[in-house]
Amino acid sequence: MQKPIMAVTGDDTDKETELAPRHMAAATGDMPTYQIRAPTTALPQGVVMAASPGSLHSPQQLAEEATRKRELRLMKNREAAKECRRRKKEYVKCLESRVAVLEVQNKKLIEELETLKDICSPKTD
DNA sequence: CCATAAGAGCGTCAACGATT
DNA sequence: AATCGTTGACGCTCTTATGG
Repeated sequence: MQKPIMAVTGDDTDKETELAPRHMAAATGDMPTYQIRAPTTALPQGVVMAASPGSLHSPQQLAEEATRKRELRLMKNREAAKECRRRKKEYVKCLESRVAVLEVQNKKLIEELETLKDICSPKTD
């Protein structure tokens, strides 16, 4: 199959949401899913719904219907893949910022511990 | 410059779980 | 059982960084 040549369109849109991967959750055990329902699944412009299957008869019509179904499915999957990748990037970003916060927190706790040790340790001279 | 390695994004396929 | 949405994997193109 010939792959279409496509233009790269750096169209990253940033939205802040809390998310975790659905399948990855199995690996990590305790993370919530990052799956979020898209509010609508509106079809892009130019997509026309087919006539009801009952009205198709000839092999020609059946072939056209099959082609149309395949193209529709490819188009939907294309959009789904984009959305999936967007969510995954968002999820990774969330994790990274959480790591940053926890590292700061950890550092503070270590410092506090050292301070308390100094206070509590018996003086030797 | 030019070659090329690395990284990012994309489209497609396949597999899976959920829904009808 | 059929259909649908989601996502990992793969192969591809394009961009960017880097060494000669």
